[in-house]
Amino acid sequence: MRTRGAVLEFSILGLLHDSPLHGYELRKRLTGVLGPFRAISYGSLYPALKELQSRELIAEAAPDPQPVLTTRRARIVYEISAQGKDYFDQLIAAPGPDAWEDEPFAAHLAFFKRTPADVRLRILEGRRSRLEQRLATLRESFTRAGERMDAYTERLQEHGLDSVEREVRWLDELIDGENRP
Amino acid sequence: MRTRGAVLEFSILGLLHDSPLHGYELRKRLTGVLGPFRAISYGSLYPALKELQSRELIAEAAPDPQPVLTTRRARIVYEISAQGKDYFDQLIAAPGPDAWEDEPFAAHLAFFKRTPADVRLRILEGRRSRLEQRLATLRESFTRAGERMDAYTERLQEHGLDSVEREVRWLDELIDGENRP
DNA sequence: TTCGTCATGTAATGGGTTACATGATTAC
DNA sequence: GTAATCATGTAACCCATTACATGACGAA
Repeated sequence: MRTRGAVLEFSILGLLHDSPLHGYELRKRLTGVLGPFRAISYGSLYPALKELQSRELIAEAAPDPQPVLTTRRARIVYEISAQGKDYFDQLIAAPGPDAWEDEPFAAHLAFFKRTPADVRLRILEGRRSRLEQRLATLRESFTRAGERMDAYTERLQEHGLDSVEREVRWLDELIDGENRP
Repeated sequence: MRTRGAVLEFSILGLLHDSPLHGYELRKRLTGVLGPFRAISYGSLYPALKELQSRELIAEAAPDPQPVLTTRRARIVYEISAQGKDYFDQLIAAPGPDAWEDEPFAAHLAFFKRTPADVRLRILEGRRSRLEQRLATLRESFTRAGERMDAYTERLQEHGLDSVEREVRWLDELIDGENRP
């Protein structure tokens, strides 16, 4: 039980880096980071928080001294620790080899403002070549299986190709923006 | 251990409905059905075949009487059974409530040629309203969190919105094609 | 008084991947 | 002879979800 959801951990640390939060609120913010279609469940979130705490990367914040006059159920507010900050800065500066995949990429992008400029560019270009690779695969399967492909499958593949091409163009704009600020 | 990967099963049955195949070849075709980014692993495929066999929805085909002159390692060719065909026809005619999700939708589309016209339309329109729902969520999160969104996140959300809008238009074309053949 | 939302948590389950094991055949 | 591809399979693990349990508060 070494690593528990690398992307999830990364995102939690990134959000707590900004401000202390309790689980319920954290979940809403995570939805913003990971995209609205990949809302994390509490069954994932709370255990993840427990584990980060046990590794002393986050800690329970001191309970509010003057309770905001009947807060609902006792909330557990977590804040990032010094080690946690170090660890996050380390992660953000040295993206893993999977940083080009869909979800890790989205998570990295969410914290781009705090990412060193050179790393930003490396991530964007890594993502770009990942997409080029997909395009190659798609185009190949297009020509290879072109004979026995029915009309519906063909439309689907066309649309897939189109989407990836558009993402490449979108990336190019971002890369362009990095190169001349 | 009742159901083992509904989408995977559905796709296997659909492919074997066309012609008997062995696992290795099946995997390649599955990549075509589920999309090139979601290649199934053998660790999923072979157990799934075993289970379909145990439920007598597929069966090992009789070994080639005149072996094609040194076929490689003994291949196990599976063919769909009568029950298997019935089951598949049932699945294809009564799509589940998750048929609008990304992967089930792709799988259904792959076998659209053999899907009754009214069911085709229902699936396409179900998918469409699923996407509209996503658009609503996206637009809402756009306006709600608009203040504290940095430039990078904003670009990402814009691109996401754009992609979904394009898929809706693509679907509209398909629906249009269904309505006047 | 009942419903919606806030709030935290656990156990069971699901649906896959990775790594490993095995081995034949073809192309260089 | 050695690398790539064909071919099948298992065990260990991973990362998440669902369903459940618990409970308080505000609004209709």
